[in-house]
Amino acid sequence: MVRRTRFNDSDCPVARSVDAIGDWWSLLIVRDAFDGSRRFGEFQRSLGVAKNILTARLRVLVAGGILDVVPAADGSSYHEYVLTPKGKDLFPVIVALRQWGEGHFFEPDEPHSELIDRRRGRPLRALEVRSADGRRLDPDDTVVNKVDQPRTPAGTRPE
Amino acid sequence: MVRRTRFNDSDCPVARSVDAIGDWWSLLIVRDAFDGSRRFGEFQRSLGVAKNILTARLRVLVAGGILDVVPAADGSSYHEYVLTPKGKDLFPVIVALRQWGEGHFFEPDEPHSELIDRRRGRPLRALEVRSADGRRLDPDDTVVNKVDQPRTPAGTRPE
DNA sequence: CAGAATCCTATGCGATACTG
DNA sequence: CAGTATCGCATAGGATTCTG
Repeated sequence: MVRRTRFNDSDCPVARSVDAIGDWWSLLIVRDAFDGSRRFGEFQRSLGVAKNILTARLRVLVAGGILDVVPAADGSSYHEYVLTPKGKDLFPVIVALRQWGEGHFFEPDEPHSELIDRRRGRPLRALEVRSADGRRLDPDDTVVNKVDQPRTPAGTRPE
Repeated sequence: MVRRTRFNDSDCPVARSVDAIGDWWSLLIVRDAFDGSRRFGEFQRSLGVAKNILTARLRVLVAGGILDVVPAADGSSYHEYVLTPKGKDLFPVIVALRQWGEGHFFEPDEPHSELIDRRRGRPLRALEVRSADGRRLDPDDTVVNKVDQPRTPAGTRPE
């Protein structure tokens, strides 16, 4: 009955995001879109995914407002797929995944595709989680307010 | 032959990250770990996932060095699952997904679980992608160097 | 409570062939 | 080249039962 594992109804934004993206293919399609891919064939060759899967994923991404379909720039009768503003807002997600991967799955000298600052040609700064007033935050410096407990009653959990 | 869709051999850090995480359940387990869950039952109730799936995912996360198994703090004979440093490095990924979800899948007044700065009790600052020298970067301000083209030959692609 | 062990079904996804 | 249409298998993952 459930089309796939669905998290949509959760009150957690992470769950809804995950649900909206759909699957890993979709995320890699978005990555490719950030990397400049626009055409069906570009995605297909880059990902090596079956064409029917790609078709389905593109459709879902478009329906989800992450990609937009525009007429091909070369005048052909085909489409191009471009990121919507909502899609572009996934930039930090992709960058975060990229940096995590760079840090943990490549040898120091192992070559890998690299996201660079176009202007200076240099790699990006590592993402930093910060408080509203600008302090760097580690995971332990944060807490999650569940929705059923709108605020911590005063004094955190009786640890 | 392929156990699941695998992206492991890619030279793209995003693909390797995605592959290492495994699936959405795993990511939500990590989210819960950041939120303070440690016990099997906590994850299970929070996620509503089948126990065999949870068992399998926990195992993979431990094998992948994202979670660690430690003896239960309450002296029982069970385990607790805690984030390794590598797991904690996923913090920006979770935060990025959270913020994307907050921005696009909730009405302005719709309640949702919220990650807050423990010290001030306030929501976090939005993640910002920055260059090495600190400039804010939009997607269009960046380029990806594929590994087969170690550097852009001088003058970007003939656009 | 924390798992392990089975069983079963829906479906993700790859492969291939067809169309315009 | 950019899809659409079919087929088929592997498996993710849900439900249930059993154990220390």
